[in-house]
Amino acid sequence: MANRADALRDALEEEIVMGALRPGDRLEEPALAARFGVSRTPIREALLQLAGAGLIEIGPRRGASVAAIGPRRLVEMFDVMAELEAMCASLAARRASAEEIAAIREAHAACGAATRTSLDAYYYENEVFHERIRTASHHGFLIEQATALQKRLKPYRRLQLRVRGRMDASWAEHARVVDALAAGDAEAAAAAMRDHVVVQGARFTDLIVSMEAEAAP
Amino acid sequence: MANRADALRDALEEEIVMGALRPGDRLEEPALAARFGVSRTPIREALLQLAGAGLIEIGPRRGASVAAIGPRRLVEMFDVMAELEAMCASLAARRASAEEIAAIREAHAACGAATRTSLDAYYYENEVFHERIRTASHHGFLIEQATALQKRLKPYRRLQLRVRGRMDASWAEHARVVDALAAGDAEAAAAAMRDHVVVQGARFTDLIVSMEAEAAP
DNA sequence: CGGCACCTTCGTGTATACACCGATTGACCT
DNA sequence: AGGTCAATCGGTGTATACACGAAGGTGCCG
Repeated sequence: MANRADALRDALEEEIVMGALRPGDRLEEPALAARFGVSRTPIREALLQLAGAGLIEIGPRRGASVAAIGPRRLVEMFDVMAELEAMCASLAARRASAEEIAAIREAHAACGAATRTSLDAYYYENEVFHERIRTASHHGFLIEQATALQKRLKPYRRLQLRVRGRMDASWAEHARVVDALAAGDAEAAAAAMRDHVVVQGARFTDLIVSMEAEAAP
Repeated sequence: MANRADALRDALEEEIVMGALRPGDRLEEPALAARFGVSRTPIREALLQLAGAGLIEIGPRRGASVAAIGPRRLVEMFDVMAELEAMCASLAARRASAEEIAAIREAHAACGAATRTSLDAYYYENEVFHERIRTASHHGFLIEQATALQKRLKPYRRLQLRVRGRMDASWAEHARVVDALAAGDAEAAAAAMRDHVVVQGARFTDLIVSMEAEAAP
């Protein structure tokens, strides 16, 4: 739609997703307008779009602030994400072409290499891995929904990886998904992906601790 | 957020969902502003929110129009809806209280009565039935997502019921869901709900025909 | 008579101005 | 001195004004 409003939306989205703007931060229209050198109007439109995507929250007469997600809600969001990604995996197991399987294998290998590099490297390669599986589902609407939800969860996924050993565990879980996809086993692929994404058991506690550690300073 | 913009959003949403505004209809800001007796500003905000919810589409320099969903995309949306509702049913099978099960049974009975009344009556009672199952899932975020998607599909669900015999078939499918819920069988509940919502086989063709019949005049 | 070009008009995109509401701060009263 | 009330200020919500671009209609030319 609007040229400027769209650009602003993308810019703000980037800042939120990448963590430059942290959950709870207030977004005041005059300040943003001055910062980007535009009037308040396109700022407001950008904010409304971000609110529609769930990245920020707008209260009546209280302005906008980056969506702050409580622990319970966060776990619920990962629940739904797990189901959507499981659906992607299930479809991909049946629909993926040989090239797509190869691309997924490649991304998996890159993840493996990244486990010996840095957390940030793994974070990035992990994104690629998941995205390729989603693409291989050949399900346009599902891809849209999963991608949208993934954006909202992006800041928190990085958090999850900080737990010691989580990166290696994550890579091992990926391996199970890859095997199931290669075997064309939709059920197994879905189950492996669901288990990989969902936050339960010990990982629930880990997440809570990470969130509190993040919120402290 | 905005008092007026919010009210306008609800009003327009109502008109879209209820079919007063049909897919493809253009929404011109000056016309809407005149009709509601407000300026263009809150109209624009309402439109942006509706676009965020996926109910309308906004093109660059082309204004807004009610989202026109093609057959393929529509089927995909029902696919995802089926998965979300299946998840609701699965959770409800494990979490629903005795009162909630009773409420679902009651809604099911109301649906049965409505099959002998009218299509519109069944349509309404069907909504109640599904909503109560969603509520019984006790999963806030899932409920939100499912409800949002259901709004987008509302106009087309009514379409589906027009197929001869679909109403009775739908009620029979509901019965399977209710039985599984009452038995606390999460797997069976999910499967029954998924089969109920998804559009496949003969129902795919039925939907296409209904859409073409609707688009003709 | 038909096609093309130009002009007019309408609609969107952005900026600016104004009104209302809430919050915060200072002063006054107890 | 502490609490409360009021006033001011900052920020959102709405309206209006203006500019750009697109689409459609009309007139002219082939």
